[in-house]
Amino acid sequence: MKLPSATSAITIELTAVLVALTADEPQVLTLEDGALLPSGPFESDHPTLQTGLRAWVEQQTHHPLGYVEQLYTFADRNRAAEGGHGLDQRRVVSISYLGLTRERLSRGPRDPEWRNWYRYFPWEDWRAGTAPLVAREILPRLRKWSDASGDSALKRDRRQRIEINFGDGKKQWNEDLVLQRYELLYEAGLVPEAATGRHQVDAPLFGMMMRHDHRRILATGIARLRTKIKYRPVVFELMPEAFTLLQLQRAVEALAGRPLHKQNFRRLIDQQGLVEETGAISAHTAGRPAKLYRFSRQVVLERAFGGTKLPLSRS
Amino acid sequence: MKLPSATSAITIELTAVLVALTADEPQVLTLEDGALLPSGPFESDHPTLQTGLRAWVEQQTHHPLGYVEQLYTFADRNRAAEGGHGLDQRRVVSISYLGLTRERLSRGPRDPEWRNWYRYFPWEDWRAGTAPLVAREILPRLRKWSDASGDSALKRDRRQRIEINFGDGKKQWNEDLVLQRYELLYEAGLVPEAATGRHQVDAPLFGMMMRHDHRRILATGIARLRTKIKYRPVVFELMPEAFTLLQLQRAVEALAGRPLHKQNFRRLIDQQGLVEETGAISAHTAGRPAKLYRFSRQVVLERAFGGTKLPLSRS
DNA sequence: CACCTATATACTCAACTAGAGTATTAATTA
DNA sequence: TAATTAATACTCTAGTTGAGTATATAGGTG
Repeated sequence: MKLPSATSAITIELTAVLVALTADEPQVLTLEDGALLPSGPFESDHPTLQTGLRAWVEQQTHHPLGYVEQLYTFADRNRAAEGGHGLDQRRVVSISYLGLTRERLSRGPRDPEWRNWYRYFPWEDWRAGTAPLVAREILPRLRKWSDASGDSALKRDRRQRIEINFGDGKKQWNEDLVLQRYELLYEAGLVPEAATGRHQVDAPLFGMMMRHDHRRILATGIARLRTKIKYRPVVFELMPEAFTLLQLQRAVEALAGRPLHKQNFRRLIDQQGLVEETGAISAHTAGRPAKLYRFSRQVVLERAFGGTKLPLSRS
Repeated sequence: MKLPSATSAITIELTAVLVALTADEPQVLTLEDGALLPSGPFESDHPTLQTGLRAWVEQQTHHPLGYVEQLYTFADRNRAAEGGHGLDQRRVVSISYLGLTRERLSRGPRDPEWRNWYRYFPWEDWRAGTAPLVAREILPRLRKWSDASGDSALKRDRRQRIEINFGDGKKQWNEDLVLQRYELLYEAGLVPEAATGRHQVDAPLFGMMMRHDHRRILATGIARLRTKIKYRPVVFELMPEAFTLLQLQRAVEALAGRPLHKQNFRRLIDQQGLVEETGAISAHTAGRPAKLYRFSRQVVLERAFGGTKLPLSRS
């Protein structure tokens, strides 16, 4: 180990939000009992940041990386520094990435472990209708928080943010605001920024915590993916080679956290010509067997518009 | 000057795409005769990257920074390194930002200088209808380039990219694809990655060049801004305190590079309740005087949906 | 076998949106 | 006064979106 030079050295850290789908559930790859996202230093012998990230996620998790997209870069003093090295002058610049893959780690329950992302953000899952957590637990506390602010301008501002983010009143729920909702809950004191020890990772009511700011990075990744599926056909990065249209719908629903209208979803899919029949038919457990489809690559390598909008459903 | 230690040191460089509007034209702040964007190192005594950027843009350009948004981070070997220090092992991580401001530098023509961004990307201005440069100069060359590729799969792929990005055939023009178009022109050899000397900055036909990868960063900034105005009311960051609706329309047109339908633009604006009358009326040069409006801040501090979509017009 | 269940698939419908166009009004300037 | 420039008020039509109804096709169960 070498000591950093007298002038404060800068370290680059790469963090990955690695997403896969298993049994219609969105999974994210974690380390150390779900407390960390895979991350590590950028070695300067790599030609680009992405190759650095790939090399290293694969080495650490034995997991091939498919689609990769950059999320955000920050170097805030008070965010990364939490480990307790009070006098350490090293400056950390943290660059985060979103990665999609169809692979699944076939290991024991130990370290690199896939976790359902709704365990970290239980209020984000509206597939079964209004998440009861929001109405019963979150909204009352947020209202108390906004009412407790003395300044009346501040109070109105808080009320407005609550309404926009959590759909107070009869407003819509916007599934894209994952990060804003997390930040609002943090400001309101319902959710801590980071788990400080190994033992504080579980927080049943408002979701699992993570160390450092990894939970915030995860929120950023989910938000990015949810906006992306609306204009780029990225879902296919997460699907197996052949799939039924219902499977595809369940996949989009899992990511968006909302139920979709089945018939309209199908209309949309074939309007856009994103898929083609394989000829085969699904061997199913129950009900009428469905045709199998595959992603028709030549049509959509870099489709400009349209992607996969969301045919929402009220229910 | 200190030599870097034996282990290769990493430098963080911050680059800003600073945008303003003057006389209905989009302007970007440049240095050294338009060859560079303002940029400089991140000093590790700054608490965050943004404060680093602000401090330093203001010190270098005497210009206050308003709205700021991060663009992209990269550390590619072959991109930043162009200066010729062949053996220099310093690794540069470059973080770019988009900044909006209504201020205008009141100086002589010397160094920090606002330039119309369409001087760098002349093919991006479609306000007066189809840009003749595209039909007459660019498309023929791109077609020659795609036809010259031997492989037929490659040929089809190139044709498809040309069609999507530049609207070959009768397809639509998508104003958001600024970066993809620039990259396509670069691949086709119509545009160089960087100006290598002071004298190669001018390239009348396909726009002015910049040194390093600053022109690519500028493209990224324009693209981001063009997508952003569709769902967030960021135009107002660029407007004076009071303005007429036509001025507002011209501003959006300048950014998007397309003509808008006047009546529909107005319909959209007041549907969304983004502005309110000031009571005053414009002192005009010609024609019927228009009411003056201001951005109604309390309504839209963090509006979730809707922003300002673009009521396009064919003509 | 009749019947039930679960899914696939085909259509229809109404409300809303987006792009376009026409007509009218209100000021300034030649 | 006429010409000009721009603001403002409506209407129209095609397409999109969320929703609902109806029918088809499989496996399983009494």
